[in-house]
Amino acid sequence: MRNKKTSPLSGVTVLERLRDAGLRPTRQRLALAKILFARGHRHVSAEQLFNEAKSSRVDVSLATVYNALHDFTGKGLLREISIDSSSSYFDTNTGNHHHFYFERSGHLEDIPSEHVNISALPEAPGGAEITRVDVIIRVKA
Amino acid sequence: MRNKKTSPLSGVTVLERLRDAGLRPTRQRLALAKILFARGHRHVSAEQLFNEAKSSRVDVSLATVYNALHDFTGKGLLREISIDSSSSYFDTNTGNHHHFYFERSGHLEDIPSEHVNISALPEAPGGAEITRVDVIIRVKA
DNA sequence: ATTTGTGCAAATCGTTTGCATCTGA
DNA sequence: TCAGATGCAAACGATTTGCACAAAT
Repeated sequence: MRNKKTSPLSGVTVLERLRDAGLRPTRQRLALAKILFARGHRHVSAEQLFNEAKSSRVDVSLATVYNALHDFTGKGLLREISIDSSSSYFDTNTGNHHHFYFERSGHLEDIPSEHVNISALPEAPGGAEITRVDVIIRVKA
Repeated sequence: MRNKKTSPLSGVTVLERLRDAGLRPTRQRLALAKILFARGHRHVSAEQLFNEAKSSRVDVSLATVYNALHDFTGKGLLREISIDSSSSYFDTNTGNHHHFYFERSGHLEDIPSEHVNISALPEAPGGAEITRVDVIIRVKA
Protein backbone atom coordinates (compact mmCIF):
# COMPACT_ATOMS: atom_id res chain seq x y z
CA MET A 1 0.00 0.00 0.00
CA ARG A 2 0.91 3.55 -0.59
CA ASN A 3 1.97 5.21 2.59
CA LYS A 4 0.82 5.47 6.22
CA LYS A 5 2.17 2.16 7.29
CA THR A 6 -0.38 1.63 10.00
CA SER A 7 -3.90 2.55 10.87
CA PRO A 8 -4.03 4.60 14.07
CA LEU A 9 -5.49 2.52 16.85
CA SER A 10 -6.12 -0.95 15.67
CA GLY A 11 -2.60 -1.16 14.34
CA VAL A 12 -0.99 -1.63 17.69
CA THR A 13 -3.57 -4.06 18.88
CA VAL A 14 -3.27 -6.27 15.88
CA LEU A 15 0.46 -6.18 16.06
CA GLU A 16 0.39 -7.20 19.68
CA ARG A 17 -2.07 -9.90 18.95
CA LEU A 18 0.33 -11.45 16.51
CA ARG A 19 3.29 -11.06 18.82
CA ASP A 20 1.42 -12.52 21.75
CA ALA A 21 0.46 -15.46 19.63
CA GLY A 22 4.08 -16.01 18.79
CA LEU A 23 3.70 -15.06 15.16
CA ARG A 24 6.19 -12.86 13.50
CA PRO A 25 4.29 -9.75 12.44
CA THR A 26 5.20 -9.58 8.83
CA ARG A 27 3.81 -7.05 6.41
CA GLN A 28 1.37 -9.56 4.97
CA ARG A 29 0.21 -11.10 8.21
CA LEU A 30 -0.33 -7.68 9.65
CA ALA A 31 -2.33 -6.53 6.67
CA LEU A 32 -4.46 -9.65 6.68
CA ALA A 33 -4.98 -9.51 10.41
CA LYS A 34 -6.15 -5.95 10.08
CA ILE A 35 -8.70 -6.90 7.49
CA LEU A 36 -9.86 -9.75 9.64
CA PHE A 37 -9.96 -8.12 13.02
CA ALA A 38 -10.64 -4.53 12.17
CA ARG A 39 -14.36 -4.62 12.66
CA GLY A 40 -16.59 -7.05 14.52
CA HIS A 41 -16.61 -10.77 14.06
CA ARG A 42 -16.66 -12.25 10.64
CA HIS A 43 -16.60 -15.43 8.63
CA VAL A 44 -14.28 -15.49 5.67
CA SER A 45 -13.07 -17.94 3.12
CA ALA A 46 -9.51 -17.86 1.87
CA GLU A 47 -10.66 -16.65 -1.50
CA GLN A 48 -12.67 -13.84 0.04
CA LEU A 49 -9.82 -12.65 2.16
CA PHE A 50 -7.53 -12.81 -0.81
CA ASN A 51 -9.89 -10.60 -2.78
CA GLU A 52 -10.33 -8.13 0.02
CA ALA A 53 -6.60 -7.88 0.30
CA LYS A 54 -6.31 -7.14 -3.36
CA SER A 55 -8.97 -4.46 -3.17
CA SER A 56 -7.08 -2.84 -0.35
CA ARG A 57 -3.97 -2.89 -2.49
CA VAL A 58 -2.31 -5.33 -0.17
CA ASP A 59 -0.07 -7.47 -2.24
CA VAL A 60 -0.28 -11.07 -1.04
CA SER A 61 -0.38 -14.37 -2.81
CA LEU A 62 -3.16 -16.83 -2.27
CA ALA A 63 -0.72 -19.30 -0.76
CA THR A 64 0.24 -16.73 1.81
CA VAL A 65 -3.39 -16.16 2.65
CA TYR A 66 -3.78 -19.86 3.31
CA ASN A 67 -0.62 -19.92 5.36
CA ALA A 68 -1.74 -16.97 7.41
CA LEU A 69 -5.20 -18.38 8.00
CA HIS A 70 -3.76 -21.66 9.17
CA ASP A 71 -1.14 -20.01 11.30
CA PHE A 72 -3.77 -17.84 12.91
CA THR A 73 -6.00 -20.82 13.47
CA GLY A 74 -3.16 -22.82 14.94
CA LYS A 75 -2.52 -20.06 17.43
CA GLY A 76 -6.13 -19.69 18.39
CA LEU A 77 -6.76 -16.37 16.67
CA LEU A 78 -9.28 -17.94 14.33
CA ARG A 79 -11.49 -20.95 14.25
CA GLU A 80 -12.03 -23.03 11.18
CA ILE A 81 -15.50 -24.14 10.19
CA SER A 82 -16.36 -26.74 7.59
CA ILE A 83 -19.96 -26.72 6.68
CA ASP A 84 -19.95 -27.57 3.12
CA SER A 85 -17.23 -29.75 1.76
CA SER A 86 -16.44 -27.31 -1.00
CA SER A 87 -14.67 -24.73 1.10
CA SER A 88 -13.93 -23.69 4.64
CA TYR A 89 -14.63 -20.58 6.54
CA PHE A 90 -12.53 -18.97 9.18
CA ASP A 91 -14.33 -17.34 12.05
CA THR A 92 -12.83 -14.46 13.96
CA ASN A 93 -15.05 -15.34 16.86
CA THR A 94 -13.14 -18.04 18.69
CA GLY A 95 -15.44 -18.07 21.68
CA ASN A 96 -18.10 -20.62 22.36
CA HIS A 97 -20.93 -20.13 19.93
CA HIS A 98 -22.85 -21.74 17.09
CA HIS A 99 -24.08 -21.00 13.59
CA PHE A 100 -26.92 -20.48 11.26
CA TYR A 101 -26.02 -21.55 7.80
CA PHE A 102 -28.01 -20.07 4.94
CA GLU A 103 -27.88 -22.76 2.36
CA ARG A 104 -28.83 -20.66 -0.56
CA SER A 105 -26.27 -17.95 -0.08
CA GLY A 106 -23.62 -19.86 1.81
CA HIS A 107 -23.75 -17.18 4.47
CA LEU A 108 -23.00 -17.84 8.14
CA GLU A 109 -24.40 -16.11 11.16
CA ASP A 110 -23.41 -16.51 14.78
CA ILE A 111 -25.69 -17.80 17.47
CA PRO A 112 -24.55 -16.93 20.97
CA SER A 113 -23.97 -20.10 22.93
CA GLU A 114 -26.49 -19.04 25.55
CA HIS A 115 -29.17 -19.58 22.98
CA VAL A 116 -28.41 -23.20 22.56
CA ASN A 117 -28.74 -25.64 25.35
CA ILE A 118 -27.26 -29.04 24.96
CA SER A 119 -27.89 -31.70 27.51
CA ALA A 120 -27.33 -35.30 28.27
CA LEU A 121 -24.36 -35.88 26.09
CA PRO A 122 -23.34 -39.46 26.00
CA GLU A 123 -19.90 -40.16 27.27
CA ALA A 124 -17.39 -40.19 24.48
CA PRO A 125 -15.98 -43.69 24.27
CA GLY A 126 -12.82 -44.27 26.22
CA GLY A 127 -13.40 -41.05 28.10
CA ALA A 128 -12.14 -39.18 25.08
CA GLU A 129 -11.81 -35.49 25.62
CA ILE A 130 -14.26 -33.22 23.88
CA THR A 131 -12.51 -30.72 21.69
CA ARG A 132 -15.56 -28.73 20.86
CA VAL A 133 -19.22 -28.92 20.05
CA ASP A 134 -20.52 -27.45 16.84
CA VAL A 135 -24.16 -26.79 16.28
CA ILE A 136 -25.10 -25.84 12.77
CA ILE A 137 -28.63 -24.86 11.99
CA ARG A 138 -29.22 -25.03 8.30
CA VAL A 139 -31.87 -22.78 6.95
CA LYS A 140 -33.30 -22.46 3.50
CA ALA A 141 -32.48 -18.97 2.46
CA MET B 1 -18.94 -62.74 2.10
CA ARG B 2 -18.14 -65.47 -0.32
CA ASN B 3 -19.99 -65.03 -3.57
CA LYS B 4 -23.63 -65.74 -4.39
CA LYS B 5 -25.18 -62.87 -6.15
CA THR B 6 -27.49 -61.83 -3.37
CA SER B 7 -27.83 -62.00 0.33
CA PRO B 8 -31.04 -63.80 1.22
CA LEU B 9 -33.41 -61.35 2.77
CA SER B 10 -31.98 -57.92 2.36
CA GLY B 11 -31.78 -58.37 -1.39
CA VAL B 12 -35.44 -57.86 -2.01
CA THR B 13 -35.67 -55.06 0.43
CA VAL B 14 -32.88 -53.16 -1.20
CA LEU B 15 -34.42 -53.57 -4.60
CA GLU B 16 -37.72 -52.26 -3.33
CA ARG B 17 -36.01 -49.41 -1.59
CA LEU B 18 -34.59 -48.25 -4.86
CA ARG B 19 -37.84 -48.74 -6.70
CA ASP B 20 -39.82 -46.90 -4.07
CA ALA B 21 -37.37 -44.06 -4.26
CA GLY B 22 -37.91 -43.87 -7.98
CA LEU B 23 -34.45 -45.02 -8.83
CA ARG B 24 -33.90 -47.55 -11.52
CA PRO B 25 -32.35 -50.55 -9.82
CA THR B 26 -29.38 -51.06 -12.03
CA ARG B 27 -26.69 -53.62 -11.39
CA GLN B 28 -24.36 -51.03 -9.92
CA ARG B 29 -26.87 -49.21 -7.79
CA LEU B 30 -28.15 -52.46 -6.43
CA ALA B 31 -24.68 -53.67 -5.58
CA LEU B 32 -23.78 -50.40 -3.90
CA ALA B 33 -27.06 -50.22 -2.04
CA LYS B 34 -26.46 -53.71 -0.72
CA ILE B 35 -23.08 -52.78 0.59
CA LEU B 36 -24.54 -49.69 2.17
CA PHE B 37 -27.71 -51.05 3.66
CA ALA B 38 -26.83 -54.67 4.32
CA ARG B 39 -25.93 -54.25 7.93
CA GLY B 40 -26.70 -51.54 10.43
CA HIS B 41 -26.12 -47.86 9.91
CA ARG B 42 -22.85 -46.66 8.56
CA HIS B 43 -20.88 -43.64 7.48
CA VAL B 44 -18.97 -43.96 4.26
CA SER B 45 -16.95 -41.80 1.99
CA ALA B 46 -17.10 -42.22 -1.76
CA GLU B 47 -13.60 -43.60 -1.81
CA GLN B 48 -14.42 -46.14 0.88
CA LEU B 49 -17.49 -47.38 -0.88
CA PHE B 50 -15.56 -47.59 -4.10
CA ASN B 51 -12.96 -49.76 -2.43
CA GLU B 52 -15.50 -51.98 -0.78
CA ALA B 53 -17.15 -52.48 -4.10
CA LYS B 54 -13.89 -53.49 -5.64
CA SER B 55 -13.18 -55.95 -2.85
CA SER B 56 -16.58 -57.49 -3.44
CA ARG B 57 -15.72 -57.82 -7.09
CA VAL B 58 -18.41 -55.36 -8.02
CA ASP B 59 -17.24 -53.52 -11.05
CA VAL B 60 -18.12 -49.84 -10.77
CA SER B 61 -16.31 -46.68 -11.64
CA LEU B 62 -15.66 -44.01 -9.07
CA ALA B 63 -17.87 -41.63 -11.00
CA THR B 64 -20.73 -44.06 -10.70
CA VAL B 65 -20.17 -44.31 -6.99
CA TYR B 66 -20.48 -40.54 -6.74
CA ASN B 67 -23.55 -40.57 -8.92
CA ALA B 68 -25.16 -43.26 -6.84
CA LEU B 69 -24.36 -41.56 -3.56
CA HIS B 70 -25.84 -38.32 -4.77
CA ASP B 71 -28.86 -39.99 -6.28
CA PHE B 72 -29.47 -41.85 -3.04
CA THR B 73 -29.04 -38.67 -1.07
CA GLY B 74 -31.39 -36.79 -3.36
CA LYS B 75 -34.05 -39.41 -2.76
CA GLY B 76 -33.60 -39.42 0.97
CA LEU B 77 -31.92 -42.80 1.24
CA LEU B 78 -28.75 -41.23 2.56
CA ARG B 79 -27.73 -38.08 4.29
CA GLU B 80 -24.57 -36.20 3.48
CA ILE B 81 -22.34 -34.94 6.22
CA SER B 82 -19.47 -32.49 5.87
CA ILE B 83 -17.31 -32.37 8.89
CA ASP B 84 -13.97 -31.83 7.49
CA SER B 85 -13.61 -29.91 4.31
CA SER B 86 -11.44 -32.59 2.77
CA SER B 87 -14.17 -35.09 2.07
CA SER B 88 -17.79 -35.90 2.77
CA TYR B 89 -19.42 -38.80 4.42
CA PHE B 90 -22.72 -40.35 3.59
CA ASP B 91 -24.81 -41.64 6.45
CA THR B 92 -27.26 -44.47 6.03
CA ASN B 93 -29.11 -43.20 9.05
CA THR B 94 -31.39 -40.52 7.69
CA GLY B 95 -33.32 -40.07 10.90
CA ASN B 96 -32.85 -37.30 13.36
CA HIS B 97 -29.58 -37.78 15.16
CA HIS B 98 -26.17 -36.29 15.75
CA HIS B 99 -22.51 -37.24 15.71
CA PHE B 100 -19.34 -37.79 17.54
CA TYR B 101 -16.37 -37.06 15.36
CA PHE B 102 -13.09 -38.66 16.30
CA GLU B 103 -10.58 -36.20 15.03
CA ARG B 104 -7.63 -38.48 15.03
CA SER B 105 -9.17 -41.27 13.04
CA GLY B 106 -11.79 -39.37 11.10
CA HIS B 107 -14.35 -41.81 12.41
CA LEU B 108 -17.99 -40.90 13.01
CA GLU B 109 -20.41 -42.30 15.54
CA ASP B 110 -24.10 -41.65 15.89
CA ILE B 111 -25.70 -40.00 18.87
CA PRO B 112 -29.42 -40.63 19.15
CA SER B 113 -31.28 -37.37 19.03
CA GLU B 114 -32.84 -38.03 22.42
CA HIS B 115 -29.45 -37.56 23.94
CA VAL B 116 -29.16 -34.03 22.75
CA ASN B 117 -31.51 -31.37 23.81
CA ILE B 118 -31.46 -28.10 22.02
CA SER B 119 -33.45 -25.21 23.27
CA ALA B 120 -34.17 -21.59 22.73
CA LEU B 121 -33.16 -21.36 19.14
CA PRO B 122 -33.26 -17.87 17.84
CA GLU B 123 -35.69 -17.32 15.05
CA ALA B 124 -33.99 -17.66 11.72
CA PRO B 125 -34.13 -14.25 10.03
CA GLY B 126 -37.09 -13.73 7.75
CA GLY B 127 -38.78 -16.74 9.26
CA ALA B 128 -36.53 -18.91 7.17
CA GLU B 129 -37.33 -22.55 7.38
CA ILE B 130 -34.93 -24.80 9.20
CA THR B 131 -33.67 -27.57 7.00
CA ARG B 132 -31.92 -29.45 9.72
CA VAL B 133 -29.82 -29.12 12.81
CA ASP B 134 -26.45 -30.77 12.99
CA VAL B 135 -24.65 -31.27 16.23
CA ILE B 136 -21.10 -32.44 15.93
CA ILE B 137 -19.14 -33.28 19.02
CA ARG B 138 -15.49 -33.37 18.21
CA VAL B 139 -13.38 -35.58 20.39
CA LYS B 140 -9.67 -36.11 20.50
CA ALA B 141 -9.20 -39.72 19.63
C1' DA C 1 23.53 -14.01 10.12
C1' DT C 2 19.85 -16.89 10.94
C1' DT C 3 15.61 -18.08 10.89
C1' DT C 4 11.11 -17.63 9.28
C1' DG C 5 7.97 -15.96 5.65
C1' DT C 6 6.60 -15.19 0.94
C1' DG C 7 5.58 -15.73 -4.07
C1' DC C 8 5.01 -18.39 -7.78
C1' DA C 9 3.77 -22.19 -10.32
C1' DA C 10 3.31 -26.89 -10.35
C1' DA C 11 1.32 -30.72 -7.90
C1' DT C 12 -2.48 -32.97 -5.27
C1' DC C 13 -6.88 -34.41 -3.88
C1' DG C 14 -11.67 -34.94 -3.89
C1' DT C 15 -15.25 -34.37 -6.90
C1' DT C 16 -17.62 -33.31 -11.37
C1' DT C 17 -18.41 -33.40 -16.26
C1' DG C 18 -18.65 -34.59 -21.32
C1' DC C 19 -19.53 -37.89 -24.24
C1' DA C 20 -19.81 -42.35 -26.46
C1' DT C 21 -21.58 -46.64 -25.17
C1' DC C 22 -24.67 -49.76 -22.71
C1' DT C 23 -28.92 -51.45 -20.40
C1' DG C 24 -33.31 -51.88 -17.96
C1' DA C 25 -38.24 -51.30 -18.52
C1' DT D 1 -37.23 -48.65 -28.38
C1' DC D 2 -34.93 -45.22 -25.78
C1' DA D 3 -34.69 -42.44 -21.62
C1' DG D 4 -31.74 -43.01 -18.23
C1' DA D 5 -27.03 -45.12 -16.47
C1' DT D 6 -22.37 -46.07 -16.82
C1' DG D 7 -17.29 -45.75 -17.70
C1' DC D 8 -13.51 -43.38 -18.77
C1' DA D 9 -10.57 -39.69 -18.95
C1' DA D 10 -10.20 -35.05 -18.96
C1' DA D 11 -11.63 -30.87 -16.42
C1' DC D 12 -12.22 -28.55 -12.02
C1' DG D 13 -11.79 -25.89 -7.82
C1' DA D 14 -9.95 -25.64 -3.41
C1' DT D 15 -5.90 -26.33 -1.02
C1' DT D 16 -0.86 -27.66 -0.59
C1' DT D 17 3.86 -27.93 -1.62
C1' DG D 18 8.76 -27.12 -3.33
C1' DC D 19 12.01 -24.07 -3.83
C1' DA D 20 14.52 -19.67 -4.73
C1' DC D 21 14.18 -15.11 -2.87
C1' DA D 22 13.13 -11.53 0.73
C1' DA D 23 12.48 -9.79 5.20
C1' DA D 24 12.30 -9.91 10.41
C1' DT D 25 14.96 -10.45 14.64
